[in-house]
Amino acid sequence: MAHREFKDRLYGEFARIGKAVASPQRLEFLDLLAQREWSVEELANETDQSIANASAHLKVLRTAQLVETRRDGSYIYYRLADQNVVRLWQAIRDIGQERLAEIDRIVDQFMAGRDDFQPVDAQTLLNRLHEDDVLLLDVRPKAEYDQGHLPGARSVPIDELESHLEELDPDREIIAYCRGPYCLFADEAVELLRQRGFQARRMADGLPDWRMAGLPVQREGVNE
Amino acid sequence: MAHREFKDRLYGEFARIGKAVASPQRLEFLDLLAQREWSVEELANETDQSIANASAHLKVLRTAQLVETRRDGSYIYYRLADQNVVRLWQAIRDIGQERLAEIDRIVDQFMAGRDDFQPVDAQTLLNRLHEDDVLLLDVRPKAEYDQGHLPGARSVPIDELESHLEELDPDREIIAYCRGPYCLFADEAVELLRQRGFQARRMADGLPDWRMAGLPVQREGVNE
DNA sequence: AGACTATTCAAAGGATCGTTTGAATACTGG
DNA sequence: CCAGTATTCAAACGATCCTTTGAATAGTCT
Repeated sequence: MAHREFKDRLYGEFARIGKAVASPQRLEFLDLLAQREWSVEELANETDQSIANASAHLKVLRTAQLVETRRDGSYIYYRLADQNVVRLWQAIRDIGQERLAEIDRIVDQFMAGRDDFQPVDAQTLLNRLHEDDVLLLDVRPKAEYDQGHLPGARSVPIDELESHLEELDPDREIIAYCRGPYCLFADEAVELLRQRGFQARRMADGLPDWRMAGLPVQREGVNE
Repeated sequence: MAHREFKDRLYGEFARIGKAVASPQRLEFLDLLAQREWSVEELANETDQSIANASAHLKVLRTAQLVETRRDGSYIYYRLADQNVVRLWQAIRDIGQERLAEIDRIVDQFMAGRDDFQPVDAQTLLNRLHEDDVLLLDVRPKAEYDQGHLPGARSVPIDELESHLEELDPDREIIAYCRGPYCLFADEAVELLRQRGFQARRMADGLPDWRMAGLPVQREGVNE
């Protein structure tokens, strides 16, 4: 085969990106980084690993150019380098969801009764946003809401949901969303809300998917 | 962090897909499998590796459910399991192209003068297909053409191009395409054609990208 | 059924990766 | 300039991955 050196070097470079997504820890980072920027320490805490180890994984992601950094005060914040990285993570997620039976089993075990939550897809939801009968709840931590959220969504982090129940209009259907299709916050929110007599469902995906679909994202009152 | 077991198992599963794309050899396989189905032996020959080794890599791809097999006679043919696998490969390719400086360098070295070939993108080409002033040349091996090609394209494998030059209309602009943006066949075709006085350019991407864009693909005279 | 052959398996080596530990670095903020 | 701290580095270990080799398997075809 001619041009072998060209191909070896070329595919070798692309494989650096493949290697970057070849670890559970790094994929979890990407999922989190799709929500907002995080410091090394925050990521280490959120994912239960040592700071040195988190730093090593981040280095791999940075070498493959999937993430970028900026310094603010004494913290270094990591963010995705590109919306294409979300595309990459979505492609992996979609293949896994569609083809890996083991993922079904895990979801059945830990997101029991998920189908009862009648997940709403983004497009359907967009159409209903103009009607005024639906209340959108962003149940992610506040820091993620602040970096961008669905238009008109209200931030009620899952931990604070119980103490804000009386502020919610019981006549409007509530749709909760969080980080993505495998984020448990929305499931927990729907479960709690239904127990207390609300009509509630979850959105199928999360904010990054909404954004990738080209739908409008709100941030500090300004539309993107 | 609660739900750690859920996340570990879930991201662990997704990482199997990541691991599958973490090797240059397997990425090259995916690029080839996006063109047509191949037997183990064909893939091993095309990529200059031993059959046992190719078989081992294919096993990884199959375990991650990126490829499927069928038997025909005494050969086992591997094919992509899903169009989503092309999406995955495209996402990796796009990130690499946009962000890895080393890839630029490799392309400059081995695809010298590429920009002179004035690559045409798919959408532009689609519009010109209806006019009759352009001749589309599929310079991939015949077997790949047979599994699907651009509407109206003529198959002239790069090895046979020289001996078919006199059959080509010198008054029509020729657009050559092959496997993808990093496939050298189209570059070689354009170079040869221009030397012989033809007006020639290459298409920027390959057939799989054309198909993924939702554009029509022809196969054995039937449109897809 | 038996010869043939494409593919897979098993074992073994060398290389690479993941994690931990403790120290070094680099920047901040006063 | 100095103290403090978030982050990175270096070394070392075990685990995993890649490749080769030779044998085993599982089908086909006569």
